[in-house]
Amino acid sequence: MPDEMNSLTIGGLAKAANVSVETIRYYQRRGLIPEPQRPLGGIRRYGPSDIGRLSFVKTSQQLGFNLDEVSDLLRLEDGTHCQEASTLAERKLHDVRGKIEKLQQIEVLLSAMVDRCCAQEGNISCPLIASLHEGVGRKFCTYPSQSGPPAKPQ
Amino acid sequence: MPDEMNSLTIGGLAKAANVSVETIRYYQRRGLIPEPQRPLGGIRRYGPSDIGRLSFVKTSQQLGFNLDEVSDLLRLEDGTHCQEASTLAERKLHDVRGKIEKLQQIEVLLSAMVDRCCAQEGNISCPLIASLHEGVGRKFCTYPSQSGPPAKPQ
DNA sequence: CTTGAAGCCGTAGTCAACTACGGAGTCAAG
DNA sequence: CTTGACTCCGTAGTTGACTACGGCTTCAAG
Repeated sequence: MPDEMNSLTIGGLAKAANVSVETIRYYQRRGLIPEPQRPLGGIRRYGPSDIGRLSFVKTSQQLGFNLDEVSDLLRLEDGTHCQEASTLAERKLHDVRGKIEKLQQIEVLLSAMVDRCCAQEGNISCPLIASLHEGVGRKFCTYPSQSGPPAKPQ
Repeated sequence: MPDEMNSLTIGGLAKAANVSVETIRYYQRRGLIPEPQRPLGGIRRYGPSDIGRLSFVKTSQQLGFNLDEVSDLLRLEDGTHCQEASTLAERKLHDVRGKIEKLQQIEVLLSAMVDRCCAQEGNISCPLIASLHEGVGRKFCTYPSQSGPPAKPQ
């Protein structure tokens, strides 16, 4: 399996990975995917591993990691420091579990609201709106269980 | 309950609702909260209902609605549009459940990697790195099980 | 009556993650 | 050898949700 492996131009890679050419270039600039050296001032060629890398990035993103965090995940790939790698992974795991927890609380609230809304069809005042008004904010404020005051978001 | 009801300046309202003054002004510009007419070219006064409105906005945001969607919700506030409100909430609920699912899948992967990493401490080659190299990217690709083409996000 | 904090206002800047643009260079087909 | 699609590159624009700035006015305390 010689050169056939790296047969894609950037456009082909873009199609294969279902992203835009500009996105690929942007990721290269950010160091998220490697820039293959181009032969004789010519055009770069990409292979299946690049598709894999791109979809790794995209999937990680869909899972709520920002590109800096994806960088971290990808830096695990250098393989030199097992200790650091697992530390990073553990931190991510912690983040992920925190996100799941929050989302599950949101899920409970949302589904309760939807249920109540559907329960009384012909009614005039909507209980979903009511809960957005009254309770939910307070309940949410109790989330940051580790820190002190809610510390206005971003 | 006459004027005492509307006794807050914008700064007081900001503190009461735990947002910044600039955020309130921004919301006013976007029509998310009403601008009280100011007496004699003077200073605007706000009341408890404004605090309520602000926390409505903030809560909705935390539930994953963007400001346009919050606008929608606010327009449904009169309570007569229970149907539409719950449709909106249901869509969000669906989103949230999707996110939870994906995060749980990555949680499994990450924790598996961390476990294997810790299992063999003194080793030279890191199994966590190994799994990142080999399988994960491909596994990740199988995630979008419900929809068709991943349809590049935003 | 002065002073200084707070309000008012419009405009501009920030941040993340792209997306678009324009002017080059390259390459395979005809 | 031309043509037209594609690539390369840097820079600038976009979107969402703010945040900051600067110059002005208002108002309550001293």
